[in-house]
Amino acid sequence: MSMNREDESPAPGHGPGAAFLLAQLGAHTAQLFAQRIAELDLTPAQAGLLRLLAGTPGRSQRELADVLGMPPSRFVPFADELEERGLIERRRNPSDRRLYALHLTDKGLSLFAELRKAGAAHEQQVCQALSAEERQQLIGLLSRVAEQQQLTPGVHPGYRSPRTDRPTRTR
Amino acid sequence: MSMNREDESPAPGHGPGAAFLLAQLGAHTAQLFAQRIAELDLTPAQAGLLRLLAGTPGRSQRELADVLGMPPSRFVPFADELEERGLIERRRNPSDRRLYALHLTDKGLSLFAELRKAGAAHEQQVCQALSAEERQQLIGLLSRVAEQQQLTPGVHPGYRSPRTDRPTRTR
DNA sequence: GATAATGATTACAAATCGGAACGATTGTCA
DNA sequence: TGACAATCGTTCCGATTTGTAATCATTATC
Repeated sequence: MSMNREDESPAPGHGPGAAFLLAQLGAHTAQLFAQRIAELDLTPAQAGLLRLLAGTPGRSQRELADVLGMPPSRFVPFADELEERGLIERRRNPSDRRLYALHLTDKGLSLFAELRKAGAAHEQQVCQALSAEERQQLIGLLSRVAEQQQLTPGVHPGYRSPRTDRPTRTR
Repeated sequence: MSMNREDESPAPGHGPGAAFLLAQLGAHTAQLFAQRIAELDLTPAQAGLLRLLAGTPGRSQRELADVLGMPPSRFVPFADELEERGLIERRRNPSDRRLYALHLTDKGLSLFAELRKAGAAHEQQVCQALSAEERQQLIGLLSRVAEQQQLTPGVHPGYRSPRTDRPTRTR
């Protein structure tokens, strides 16, 4: 199914409910982030993989595809592009030659550093309206909701497919 | 199912930033809502249209497609299905016979009532972790962020990257 | 009254999706 | 040991979804 645009309805009160605001702001936030990292020639999905590898290197493709929520058949070309760009590396696992161990290259690591800067700027852009304490307050509330909803920290279920623009093999 | 993917990076601190939490919870919230209204045989986009028509009847297709963020060419079959199901109605505009005026049928209106119930239950499901005051507090913070970000109340941008963020890949 | 502009629609090509099949490797178990 | 099942990465493929462009009718412009 394709999840798209409009969402929930207002709460019993008059204004929009928290659920709607969350969906609305979530989409907006993701969109801003996508635009920002487009300057680094990265899609949110690609950024996610870099971040995963920066945190836990050496994971298998199957594992990563699982976390990212994409079928292995789609993960392959997805990783291919990043490998061609010299950002990640496929290393054979000596103990089990079936699986690859994915790692960031030096180039990938330095791009990840850029990514963190972009993330910090993004955070600030989104939270402009709030003071430092209010931002912490918001983070606290959101964290509790996220925990109660059993969301894995650092991973989120997908929005819609980004512009995974393939090198467009026109011949 | 839809696609999953990582997003933004953590804030300067250690835990996740507000931006990431917003994106994560936004996606999760939208997903829950989609599941819930699937029982009514509705997608989020369809629910959005019903809600738009309930609030402001008689809008033209072009206008609605614009708000929903889809090209007119996709809006046509989209509206077709809802019309075939007897939920909406295309009425000719006497003053300008180029455009249609879309309205909810009685059946559409009663389904919209169900939709509101689902929305209320959804709100409660999402906010389980919070007390009544905390929920209000959260709504207050989110509303301020939404306003500062100039988000149109009651409408949220689709989960799709805008045309302008295309990562101008080498050809 | 000719021409441009607009709304709804159709046509169409390109991109994307995920499932199924495949070879290579490893685990199981008798 | 030897058969057989399971797993990982990959390719293949059809089905779906996407947006752009052309089309038709109507209305605005001047």
